[in-house]
Amino acid sequence: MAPRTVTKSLEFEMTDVVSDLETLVGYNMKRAYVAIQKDFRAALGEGGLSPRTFSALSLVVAHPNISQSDLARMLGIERSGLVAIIDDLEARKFLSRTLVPGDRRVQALVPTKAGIAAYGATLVTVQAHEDRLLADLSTSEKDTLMQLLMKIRLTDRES
Amino acid sequence: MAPRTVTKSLEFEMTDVVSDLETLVGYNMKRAYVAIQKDFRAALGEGGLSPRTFSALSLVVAHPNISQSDLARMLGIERSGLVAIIDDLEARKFLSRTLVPGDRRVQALVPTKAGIAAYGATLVTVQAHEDRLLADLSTSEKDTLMQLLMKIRLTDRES
DNA sequence: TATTGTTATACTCTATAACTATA
DNA sequence: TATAGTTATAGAGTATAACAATA
Repeated sequence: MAPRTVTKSLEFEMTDVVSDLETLVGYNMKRAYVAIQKDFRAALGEGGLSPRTFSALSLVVAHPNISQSDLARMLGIERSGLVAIIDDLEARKFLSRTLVPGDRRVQALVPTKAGIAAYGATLVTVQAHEDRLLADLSTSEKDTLMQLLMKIRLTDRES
Repeated sequence: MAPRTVTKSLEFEMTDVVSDLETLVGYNMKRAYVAIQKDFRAALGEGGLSPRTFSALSLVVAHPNISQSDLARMLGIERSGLVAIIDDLEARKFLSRTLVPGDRRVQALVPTKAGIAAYGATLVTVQAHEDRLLADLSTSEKDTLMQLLMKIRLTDRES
């Protein structure tokens, strides 16, 4: 058995540079994703919006009257999975399901004033969380990261 | 309601540049992570190792005789969550739980010859999947991405 | 026939708490 | 008291399949 170190920083060195995993984008992406997600939840606190619920609210505010089917497509999830998210936002009175004249299958998602206000405030909190978490990255590093993540994300379309 | 486009590429433009979400690292990280994970599973196929099982095997091969507690620490998950992963790898005969003389609480994880061979072959497949998925990124872009992901990942330590 | 929203259901990943056997 | 491995359990997040209402 390898001896375990005592201090945080030494333990860090021991447990981190450790195998081929370190050279794989997927593994590092997962660890970084988990770190951001965890910090997001901590920043928004108990009772705050989850990342996916925040994302849905963002799109409803940007696209009032969007349908659930279109929203699910934008988020890259199934229609069925969106129901609980919209239930949550409706329970918070951040949006309402509204009947659309002309097609009675659709229920347009309309953000409330409270929803728009809550979204604005939450966005500020989220941006602060990202600024804090990414403080070690320069502005140009952040730009590069975004650009590369988008490039990878787009490959998912070609399936 | 916004009119829906017909072709894939037009739909793409419509559903993608859409809100503040595009400016958030967390959202883009999630989408990129999902894309990589999906491609990883497709590359390894039905019955192939899952990303987390592959990660565990990688560390066991790199650190023969590691304990489950130390492995869980390295992977950033709980001991209890590792049990099913090790059960899976043991069922595949890729490793064995071995009693350690001197401390009968510990069961050292020892990779089998088959496990080492399977790991080597799988690593090649995984690297091919990443090369394919990241073909649009230059070598220096890939290096930058890895470096930035590691920087973000490290912030998770300070909790 | 196709689409929208919905429900039922299941699977993966993860965490917390409690247990046992050791130390 | 503390640690290693384990079990039970629950909670996210996601997907598939089927359904009713509507087009």
